[in-house]
Amino acid sequence: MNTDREDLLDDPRLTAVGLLAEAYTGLMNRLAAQFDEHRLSQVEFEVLMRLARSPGKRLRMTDLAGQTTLSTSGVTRVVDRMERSGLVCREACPSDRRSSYAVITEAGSQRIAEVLPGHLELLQKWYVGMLPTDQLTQLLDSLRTIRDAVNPCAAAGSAETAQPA
Amino acid sequence: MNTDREDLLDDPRLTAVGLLAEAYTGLMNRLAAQFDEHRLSQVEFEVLMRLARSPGKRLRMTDLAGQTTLSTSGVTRVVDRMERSGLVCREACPSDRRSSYAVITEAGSQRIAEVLPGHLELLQKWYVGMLPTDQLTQLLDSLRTIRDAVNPCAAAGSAETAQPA
DNA sequence: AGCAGGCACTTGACAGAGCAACTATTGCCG
DNA sequence: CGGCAATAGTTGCTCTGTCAAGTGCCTGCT
Repeated sequence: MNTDREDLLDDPRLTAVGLLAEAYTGLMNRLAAQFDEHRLSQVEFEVLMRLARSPGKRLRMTDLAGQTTLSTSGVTRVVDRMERSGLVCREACPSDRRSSYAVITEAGSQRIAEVLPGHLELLQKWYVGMLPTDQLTQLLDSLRTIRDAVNPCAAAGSAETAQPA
Repeated sequence: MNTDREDLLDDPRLTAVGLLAEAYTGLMNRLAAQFDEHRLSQVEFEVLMRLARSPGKRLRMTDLAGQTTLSTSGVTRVVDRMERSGLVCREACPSDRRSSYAVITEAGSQRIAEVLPGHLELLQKWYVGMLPTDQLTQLLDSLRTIRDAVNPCAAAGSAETAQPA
């Protein structure tokens, strides 16, 4: 009598989203171990990366929030912590006294330089290296399609724009 | 003089992982709105799904932890909350008095039945429906490859095994 | 049998993140 | 110019989840 319900539970779309979730979270778990070694959290790593790639090695708090998965108050707190550990510092925005910049410090840049080589190796080993080149290209294409639909903001501004060289 | 560092920051592998992250988190954000409407969190939804799909509509706490992103203490707390709201209940394991089962209740099953149709629509709209069939197949293939490498446990036992019907 | 070690689960203390409320600026509109 | 809505950031409260320690139960070894 429950066949309707049962059928829904076996929908292939659920398998599809499960696969995406497991691949993503599984990969993140692999990466986490290395972050731990370097006393960085995933969020901190992302903050450092975003800052390092931005002009002037700085970003307004709000923009940083927009580029990460954090709310603005989340950014306030991460930057608090990272400022305490010397990886970033705040700087006043000369043109708008409400705003402030988060700026990556020399220590922050060094920390990234320490972590990145191992990080890239892990990505190679558990992600991009798992697939032949053309299949990887295809995968990234598909992901980009989904990303653009689901998160249109990310398409503008970020490294993505620099991509079609 | 910093060219070494700069080069690392532009590595295409970083773009690749960024794409995966943005696609995944973006999709999850789209789904979150619907969960809210039904007073369910993402984790609660996953717990209900796992239980609903398991034989006897039940799972030992530890197994539930293994199938989700939660630690065992995390599972204890989610099940606490869900038991309070009547979606699941605990049952003693007859063969091992250390273990207990989380069992989905009728209310829990109903809740899932309410949420699933809309959930599947959203998946259609923002994920599987974005890609032509063969490209989707290819995507799932690639994701499965990565998932199997990165999270070998998930390959056994779960819905994945039931897949090749 | 009896105990040593391991396992399943729970609990206490704590960290990270979000929302909503608050402060300080800014800039628009009369 | 004066006031008011909107914006940038921070802070208080709360929720969720982890880790480490604790409890009770099981199992293998002697």
